[in-house]
Amino acid sequence: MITPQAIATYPFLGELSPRGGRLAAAGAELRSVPRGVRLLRKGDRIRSLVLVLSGRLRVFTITPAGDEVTLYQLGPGDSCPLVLHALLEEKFHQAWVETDRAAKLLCLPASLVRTLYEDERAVREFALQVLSGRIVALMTALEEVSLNSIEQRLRSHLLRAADERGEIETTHAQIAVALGTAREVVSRQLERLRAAGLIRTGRGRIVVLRPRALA
Amino acid sequence: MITPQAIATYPFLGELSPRGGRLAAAGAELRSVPRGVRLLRKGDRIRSLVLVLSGRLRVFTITPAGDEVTLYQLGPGDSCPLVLHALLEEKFHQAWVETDRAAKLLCLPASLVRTLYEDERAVREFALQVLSGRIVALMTALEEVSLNSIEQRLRSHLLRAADERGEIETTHAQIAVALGTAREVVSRQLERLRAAGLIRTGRGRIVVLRPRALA
DNA sequence: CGGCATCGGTGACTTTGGTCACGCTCGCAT
DNA sequence: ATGCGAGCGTGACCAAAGTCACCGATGCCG
Repeated sequence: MITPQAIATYPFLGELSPRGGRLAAAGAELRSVPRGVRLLRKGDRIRSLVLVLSGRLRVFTITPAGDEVTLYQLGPGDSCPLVLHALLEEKFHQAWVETDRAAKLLCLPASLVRTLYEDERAVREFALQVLSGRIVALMTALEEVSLNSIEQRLRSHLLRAADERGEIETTHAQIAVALGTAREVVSRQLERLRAAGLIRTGRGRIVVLRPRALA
Repeated sequence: MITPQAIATYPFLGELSPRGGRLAAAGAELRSVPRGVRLLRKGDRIRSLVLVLSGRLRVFTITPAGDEVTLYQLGPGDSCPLVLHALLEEKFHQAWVETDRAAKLLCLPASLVRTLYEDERAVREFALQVLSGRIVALMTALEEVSLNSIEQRLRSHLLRAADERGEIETTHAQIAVALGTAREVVSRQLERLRAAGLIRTGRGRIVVLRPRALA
């Protein structure tokens, strides 16, 4: 089912031909997923294209040694370029994906996406924009990792992770994993930010008080 | 002029419609560029799509502080996804590009590329593959930077930079810039690799002796 | 209420890699 | 030959951040 909400988030769904629209409506599946669920593993064969209607996904890799690197996050309107890559080239998926917050997802089966990609200009446009847009995000991440100190990276992580009210439900350990560092380091840095009055901390909870100053 | 060499390197050039082929042949320009030339700067408006026939380009960003980060390299058959992004979305270019070795380039003017992109299926396919393929490369780079020690990054840099005979014409300082570190660090690491018998060093020159062991 | 797991704070130490300050040597031009 | 600049080698030092060990606080659940 293609809801108005879905079209609002992914305009290309509304630009399909009548036939394409019917196909999409018939094949699409709406899923509600709680937080912390692992949706894809490295090496999985992609079975459907995931569109994010609400919530957020985190895309990351895990090394042989068990360290994680967050590659990027996907919010409403985004789509995973890796999934597209895997779908269109029929390769295996190269990273892990899990829900960062509870999320509503619209899943389009792989075969359907391939058909639509061939026939529908709007889908091709969408694919192109997903891919080229994500490249910019990846570059930014690369720049950030290789140039910035842990403190700066933590700051931008907090800003990204905060909801509208500046609140974040997470533990120090989770942040450490996302940044690829150790919990103690995160704790110490948070303590410094707290002392500077930029955030408030609590068990499993951080509140960003002065987002501008944090940036 | 579209040479057979160009078609061999970029098959899509041979798959154009007769009309598209004529347009491309009329608009394409062949350039030979020596090593170390800066082709694009951040913020430039893209004037043409660059296809690499031989040699290699390096794509990187520079921070306000003057540090560089190498994003990726482009060899024959590759094309710059950022350029494509900028071209198709009519944005500004987000990174610097310079020749890593002397290179032969085929340049297609921006307006031509946009026309071909609309009309030619082969060009759309090419664009998609450039973008999705490069995403994988960027992810690998991100993983490498955030997980590996300088020594490991240096090792893979040497492997990538070496020609068929394992030779590299570069200075320690250049490597340092490419890896975003200091010359002294590179010198020390190279000394260790040399002591281990993996490479031979000379003024402005490094020879990879045992590529397998280096990896 | 008591037990227990999760979460977070802290001090001490190590490692990595960046910085500073030299000084040497090779190749080239005058 | 002399001088000079680019490239390289090296030791001493410093700062950031990862590691280890440990403990206290919190909250949940039987």
